[in-house]
Amino acid sequence: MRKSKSETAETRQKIIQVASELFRVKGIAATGIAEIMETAGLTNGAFYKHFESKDHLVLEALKLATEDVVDRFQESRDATDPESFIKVYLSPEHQKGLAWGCPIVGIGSELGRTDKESRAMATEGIKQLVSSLENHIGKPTNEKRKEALASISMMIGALTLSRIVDDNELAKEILDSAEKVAIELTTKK
Amino acid sequence: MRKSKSETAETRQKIIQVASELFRVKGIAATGIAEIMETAGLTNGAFYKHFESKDHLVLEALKLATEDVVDRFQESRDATDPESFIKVYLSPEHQKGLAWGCPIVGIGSELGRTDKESRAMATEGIKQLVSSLENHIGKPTNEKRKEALASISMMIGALTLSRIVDDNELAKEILDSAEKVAIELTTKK
DNA sequence: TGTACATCAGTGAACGCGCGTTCACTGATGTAC
DNA sequence: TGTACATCAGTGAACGCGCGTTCACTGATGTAC
Repeated sequence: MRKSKSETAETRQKIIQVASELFRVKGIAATGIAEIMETAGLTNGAFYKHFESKDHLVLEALKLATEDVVDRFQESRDATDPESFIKVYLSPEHQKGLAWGCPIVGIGSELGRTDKESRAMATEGIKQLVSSLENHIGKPTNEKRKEALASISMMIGALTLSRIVDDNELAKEILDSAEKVAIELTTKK
Repeated sequence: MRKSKSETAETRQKIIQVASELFRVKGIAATGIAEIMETAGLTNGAFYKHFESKDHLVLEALKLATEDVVDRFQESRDATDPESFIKVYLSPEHQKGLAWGCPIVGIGSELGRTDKESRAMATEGIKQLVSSLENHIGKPTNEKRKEALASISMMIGALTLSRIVDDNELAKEILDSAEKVAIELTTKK
């Protein structure tokens, strides 16, 4: 049942893709290898032909998820202000879109407990987001960074809260408030 | 080996206390009943003399953790502005204080996946924090709520990020930026 | 280009382990007289 | 107040289960001649 090299590479990517979604939806600890492999259309034994351990997959899945989010941000790079990114990040679609959404929110508190490499990966993603947003703020340089950091904190916190709260009216209010303040913070002269 | 009523009540509280700390430090899924009971100085079998299931304990532990945080906030109720609470929430002590800290940050992404009662509990805690902060903002009423929601989102996001990031310099920058902006947002005329 | 053999992706059962939960048992506490 | 019995908090072993991981095996792919 050996597969061709390209098929093997595709399978590996498929596993990473499936894992990155399941981890974001269910959490890392709550997602088993067997479930990942079944969702990818394989049996559990094949897993170790592609990865050394679950931790190694976690790193790859996190890498993919981070790229997802950074790419999504880069799409709005042409805009003269970061308004469009803020709106997409704080949209009702992102509130519901656990599978494709920001891993810092989906995996959130588990991230601080992953191994060194995974945390380094997450840190790198955060730094990219910050400097990317920083470059879009049209203000004196010494204020830019503080406002970029505060805005990103607010966006991540608001999305986290909107997913916890069981009152959808409140969830909307949280997202709207964060959107308003984040836009003011990053676009005003 | 039967214990007196007061001893039984104490034991129950001890289990809840231990669980609320372990859940915040290690996460809910990653904390086992046996570990909780051992930390509380008991063997695992006694657990079900106090709680119907792990889920029931999760609810009680969350309730205690929420009260912790709300109480901590109430302490600064006498202040004319919410500056002191913001500073405590975004302090390096809270960054490191997983065990006694805000459960929304410690348990964060797991909270959205707990049962109905636990989410209702978390929602109630969030609402209390918001309205408490709201009442401290000295501004026209129609702006208060938005700014309270945005500030709390920012504080939660900043603390979450500061715990993920493996670069302590960056962690400090995030906390400082959020502190500055949150104070401006809630205290300026 | 065709044949013979080595490689290895995938299968599916099994491994040890720790999980949440149950259970028979113990013995001090609480209750009834 | 003292005695006899029921209650039940706590013990520690065991339950079934699903976890991450390993393994013997299969058979198509890749490689060497």
